[in-house]
Amino acid sequence: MPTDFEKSVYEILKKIPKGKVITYKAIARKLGKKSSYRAVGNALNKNPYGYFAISSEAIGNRRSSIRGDLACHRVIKSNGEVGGFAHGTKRKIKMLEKEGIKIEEGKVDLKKFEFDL
DNA sequence: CATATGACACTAT
DNA sequence: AATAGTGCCATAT
Repeated sequence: MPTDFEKSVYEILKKIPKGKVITYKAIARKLGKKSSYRAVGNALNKNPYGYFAISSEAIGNRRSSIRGDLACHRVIKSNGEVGGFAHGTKRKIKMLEKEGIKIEEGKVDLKKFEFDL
């Protein structure tokens, strides 16, 4: 069972559009808990949705047993590095690139790809 | 209640 | 630029 904190994290994640990313720190800030960025990562790591549940558009895809539309792979570190991923960082990178997000020197240009602010 | 853990962030080297 | 140490916070045990 997801805790309230975890659910609040997932709710914010639903708002991130394809082609954009958000940082763990920004999510924490949006929750009004600017220092909980680390806990945000924990919540995502335990997320009950599969990594393939990348977006609403993926619903219907034969490979996905969609249970939601959380784009967990769109959450990266505040310094632009991709960060971790429960199903492999390599996979996370591929998914991001597939959405048009460029990763150079292992980093994403937040100026260009960060959603909101 | 006390410790340990980790998809992080910052600062100081 | 790269590394190491410190701080943080929700959960698990």
